[in-house]
Amino acid sequence: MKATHGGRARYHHGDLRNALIEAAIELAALGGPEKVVLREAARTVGVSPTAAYRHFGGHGDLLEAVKVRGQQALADSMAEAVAALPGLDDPGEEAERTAKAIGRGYLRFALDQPGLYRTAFCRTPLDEEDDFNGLQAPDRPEFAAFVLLSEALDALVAAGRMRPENRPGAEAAAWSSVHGLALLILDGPLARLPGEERDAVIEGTLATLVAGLTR
Amino acid sequence: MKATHGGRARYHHGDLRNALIEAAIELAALGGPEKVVLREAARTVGVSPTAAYRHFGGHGDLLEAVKVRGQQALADSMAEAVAALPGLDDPGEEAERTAKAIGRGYLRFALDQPGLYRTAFCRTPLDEEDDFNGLQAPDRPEFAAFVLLSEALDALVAAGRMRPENRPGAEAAAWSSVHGLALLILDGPLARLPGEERDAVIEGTLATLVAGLTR
DNA sequence: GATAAATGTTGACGCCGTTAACAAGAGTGT
DNA sequence: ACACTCTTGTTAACGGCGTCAACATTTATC
Repeated sequence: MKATHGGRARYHHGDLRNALIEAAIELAALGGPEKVVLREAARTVGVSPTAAYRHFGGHGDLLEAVKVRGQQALADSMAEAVAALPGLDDPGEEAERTAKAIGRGYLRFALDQPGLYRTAFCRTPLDEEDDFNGLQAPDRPEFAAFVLLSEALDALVAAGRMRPENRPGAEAAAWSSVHGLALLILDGPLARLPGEERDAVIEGTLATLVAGLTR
Repeated sequence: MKATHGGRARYHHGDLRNALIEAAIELAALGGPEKVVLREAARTVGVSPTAAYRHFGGHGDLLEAVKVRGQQALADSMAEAVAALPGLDDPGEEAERTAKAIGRGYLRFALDQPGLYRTAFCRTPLDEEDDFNGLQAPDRPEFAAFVLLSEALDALVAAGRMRPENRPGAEAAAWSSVHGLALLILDGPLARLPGEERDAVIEGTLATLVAGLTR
């Protein structure tokens, strides 16, 4: 007799798994991955801690679920930034602006939702498992971000702005730049930059990156 | 009567603070910041958990100390990579190679000592304090890395390889690239790259970065 | 409607960080 | 040499965490 729905209390929650994930997401959004505590999520939902074990292997699984959601939200932010872009006549110019827009969408999410962003890239027990059994993690849709980025880089090549021989590994270079910048701003030595300078640094980094890609 | 020194047991340890830090560093090296647990460090040293509170405000302080050591070790790795470089006649070429060497030294440390590297950039209670009182963290020698990088970039300008108007913010762009790459390889989507491809990605990213800086 | 499966609950365990109260050495002045 | 004090250890205890085992309740199935 804990959760209520339509005014009626009920023993079975009905959608406890998602409710716990929602609660955990809220925690992650507020304080990052280390604030995702199973008991607190259960408390929020109004359920006993052990109830979570009917839906998750344990704390690690719950965190993993939040992580995936964070990755999805990140990809959404990037897609949104691209979608908001006007079409251009010059395909080269359009490809470059698209690439930068992706970077901005990425950074916007990281800075707007630092807790979720950190969680999206946090180390998870699952990661280490994969290390041991040598598996790939191929079918994760969570890194849709990666696909978006790849397309943008392909467009750069197609538009003749990027030399095909520089194409391999370009995702890594691009992602590294924005990811590193985001973390340096969130947790690192760039943490206490005034907003104005911060924007300048972001634009500068994106400019350097695109210049390097289109070398 | 716990610690012994020269075969003689003694009540007072003599250098407990450092001993705890050493133990904590070992933990961090093995499993990253979340493995730094005060009680375990005390256990290793052979002392009661609460003894640590004579030397640290608490767990956060201990972690902070490990973090600083990690940052110093990182800077050392970079400096070492630079020192190992042969002098060249062409100052432009030398400046570029120095920049890349710094990047390689950075990445080498990150990949050789993932636990310490993560700890060097982990979020610490101290960070949030700073957020609140708006203080800068100016006099930290830990980011000697930053100084090294700045000098390398200045050299690029001095040698005429980098346009002065691109100099501001260049540290951010450079650091972001290598930092992001390190984390993507350690925890992110580049985690399970075969060693060979990994090296290629690293070289490619450094090439893109330098190309962007010397645009 | 009985029986099984799914989904909750309570209680307990060990580990963590942390605090309070106490004890043992080390240092110092007479 | 001795008493006093400060420093640096100790034990005992608290609450919070993740987790497991055992039990209870609701829902699904024949």
